[in-house]
Amino acid sequence: MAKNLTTRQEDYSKWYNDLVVKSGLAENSSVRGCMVIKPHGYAIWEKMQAQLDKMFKETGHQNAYFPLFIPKSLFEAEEKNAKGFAKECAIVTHYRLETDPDNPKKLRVDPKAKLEEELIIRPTSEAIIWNTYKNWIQSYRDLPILINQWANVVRWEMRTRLFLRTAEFLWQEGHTAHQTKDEAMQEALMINSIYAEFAEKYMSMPVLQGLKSENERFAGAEETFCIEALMQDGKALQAGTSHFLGQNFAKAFDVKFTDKEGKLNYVWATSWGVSSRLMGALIMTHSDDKGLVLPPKLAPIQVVIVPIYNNEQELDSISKIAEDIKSKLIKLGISVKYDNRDYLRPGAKFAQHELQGVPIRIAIGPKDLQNKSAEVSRRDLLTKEIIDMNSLIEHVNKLLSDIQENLFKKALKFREDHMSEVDSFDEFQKVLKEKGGFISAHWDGTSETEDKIKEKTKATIRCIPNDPSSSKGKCVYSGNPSNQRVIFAKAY
RNA sequence: CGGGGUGUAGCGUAGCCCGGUUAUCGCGCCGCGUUUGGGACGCGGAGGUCGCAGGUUCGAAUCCUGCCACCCCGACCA
Repeated sequence: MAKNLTTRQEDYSKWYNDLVVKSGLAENSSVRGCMVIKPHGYAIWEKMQAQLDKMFKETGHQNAYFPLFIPKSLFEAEEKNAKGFAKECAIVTHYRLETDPDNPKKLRVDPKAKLEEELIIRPTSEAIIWNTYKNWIQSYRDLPILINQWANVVRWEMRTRLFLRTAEFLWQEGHTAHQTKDEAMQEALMINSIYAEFAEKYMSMPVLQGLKSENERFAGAEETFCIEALMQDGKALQAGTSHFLGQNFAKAFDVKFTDKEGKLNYVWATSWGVSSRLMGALIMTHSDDKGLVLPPKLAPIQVVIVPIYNNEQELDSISKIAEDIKSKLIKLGISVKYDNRDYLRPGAKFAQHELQGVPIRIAIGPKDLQNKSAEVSRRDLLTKEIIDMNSLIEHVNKLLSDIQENLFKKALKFREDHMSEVDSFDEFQKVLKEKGGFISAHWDGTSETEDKIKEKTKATIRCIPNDPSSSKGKCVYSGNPSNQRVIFAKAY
């Protein structure tokens, strides 16, 4: 529905929701605020996971797993972090049910089974992990610790939205410990660039990289680096964050190490994460009126072959060719489905594969049998061409990378068309209202100004780009001196 | 928690104002047959606590009261 994206927000919400459900990615669960990720959606998530996991491991990280429950006393140890998450926690208070004396068919919470100390279901794992690292770290020889975990977390949001904000979601969270401030800072920056590379090369989604303002910073962090993407409705989406935690958690959990000189120091830390929200980002970056558009690198099925036939003999001949194409493509590492379901006509299959975002469709019919050809259609442009059977494999292989690249270019152009530099608050409000997207403007660096702008326009600072070339100027709101332009937008 | 809206088959809906045969239609589903180059057609079939509980009435999807659920907009949201 790309053409209708500037219409009312609720229409876009509905379009998004319908698309997620109809394309078979996910649906709302009967459990409050929770989502069921269906096989098609999960298959995409698995591809994302596999690639990210590979990138983490290539940079020296290892996977581990920590508990779902965090005792309240640990949770509250790092004060800012605890305060930041306090309003959205699910809490376990009891450990047993019993038959309800008033209604034998029902169960009730056994009041005798109250926990002495409540358990918080992790909204993020810094607390439990730093409480563990404390026992793992004594010497500089124990550092760095570079660990990632794939997990679910729970954040009790008031309003939820498939993939973008659900009460429970899937993510990876990295938690690292370092000897020096510089090393930790480098880690946080490196991870942020891994996120950016993943977004751009695999999701074909351009992102802005930068720092968060104090208002938007992770609770408990000294600095938060982020990648920010722009959705087709002109709203920004935070796609990943990487935090330099300073020594905050080390101090809160008393994690010290002895350095080479025999001196005791607090450890420096980072944490970083991306979540199943990336699925939402993927959907809202590329999809159109006909359904999902998936970049080939993340599409569970990259090529679908559809036979068109008038009788059994024709089907047999086509199937032979299709199976041959399929095995040749699979040898190249391409995932292929031969869709020979006999209860759907070709048109219905075409529509279905378009809805599900399969990047390339090959149709083979009687004409192709005769001409030794196939009809190849690409999902991103919805164009078709007849390809000679001899060059088909090569063509398809190349087309996949073309599509991957084209999706990125298209999304990048959209972002560039929706990046506005403004120098007055009137202009700021006008652009935000009429065009949306990212707004590059001078800001005086204060929380007060950011709050005021948010109050008046609902736009927030999405990131402070690392752009040494940016000139000094005057704050678009207060008129006070500003060192550089920052990026504002309305955000999800 | 405020403002608005909606609850009728798996999905989307008509009927409700003005009470009255067996609750409408489309999609989807099942069976048989014919079909197959962009969402097929014919015939047959299955599927309903009309959100729940009371009340009014000879009679309630329809009127009244209470409750519940969901959606959207806010508040909230690293």
